[in-house]
Amino acid sequence: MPELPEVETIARNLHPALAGRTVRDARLLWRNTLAAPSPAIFKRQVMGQEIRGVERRAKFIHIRLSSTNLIIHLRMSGDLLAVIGGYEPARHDRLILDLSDDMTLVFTDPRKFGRAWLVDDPQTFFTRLGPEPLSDDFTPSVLFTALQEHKRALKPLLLDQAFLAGVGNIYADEALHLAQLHPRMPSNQVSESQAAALWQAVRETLAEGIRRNGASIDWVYRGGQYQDHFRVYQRTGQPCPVCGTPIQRLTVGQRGAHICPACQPLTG
DNA sequence: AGAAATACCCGTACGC
DNA sequence: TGCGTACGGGTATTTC
Repeated sequence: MPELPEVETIARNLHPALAGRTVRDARLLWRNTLAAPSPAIFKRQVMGQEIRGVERRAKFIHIRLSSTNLIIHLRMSGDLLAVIGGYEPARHDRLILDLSDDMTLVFTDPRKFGRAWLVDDPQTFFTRLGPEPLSDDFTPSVLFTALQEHKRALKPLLLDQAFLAGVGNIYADEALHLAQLHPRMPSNQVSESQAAALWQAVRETLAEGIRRNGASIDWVYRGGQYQDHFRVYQRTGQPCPVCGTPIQRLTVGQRGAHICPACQPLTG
């Protein structure tokens, strides 16, 4: 599932494979994948462009071309493949870029949730996003202040990309358990020390996800191992790794949430 | 205005 | 066995 750790890993791995190559052809195989211009405009705008670099912002993969920017969001089931030496399109392929020196970049996505954009100005595209949780300017006091400015339940707020960029459902559950906070706790009731614990937990959880090359759920597997180390996510009924109490599944903000009822009581 | 609900997708796992 | 249905992921859009 494409939360920040997998996107981080994919962008990191793609950069050396793609940087310096030129786009020879662009095939859009499912119209809705491209959220911005028409397929014809898209093809015209990327043909002949050189890939200058592959970067990440929030959960978006940013492919910097010589005079435009291809931005890709994998959503849940999307994947990016860099294939050497000829490629035959497969069932779920959505976008294929034929590159120089026999390299093919494939955006494949069984559930058709993934999206791609072609934008002139990545800064403008990314303006609505909140801070990067792993950056130096995201501090405990920044988080505490931001939490005070809302009175939403903690978990939907963590998932709001305008509040904090890059945390998805798995990492929200894992971080809240690590910080011993209830997903329904109103954000403005979080104390300064609890905010510091949450800050630490979000960063630790994402760092572990990156270290383990991301998490996979359902049948979608991209090589990551973090799914073997979940504390609460999709572990309903299994013992809490801290205290042994059975993990419970709740619905918070229309989403599944997994908690230890002993470690994460809802107080006040 | 801010927050909550809904729409978008489909492979899988269930119940009957 | 086959059919119908619920589920889940993240975000843009709509509604409250």
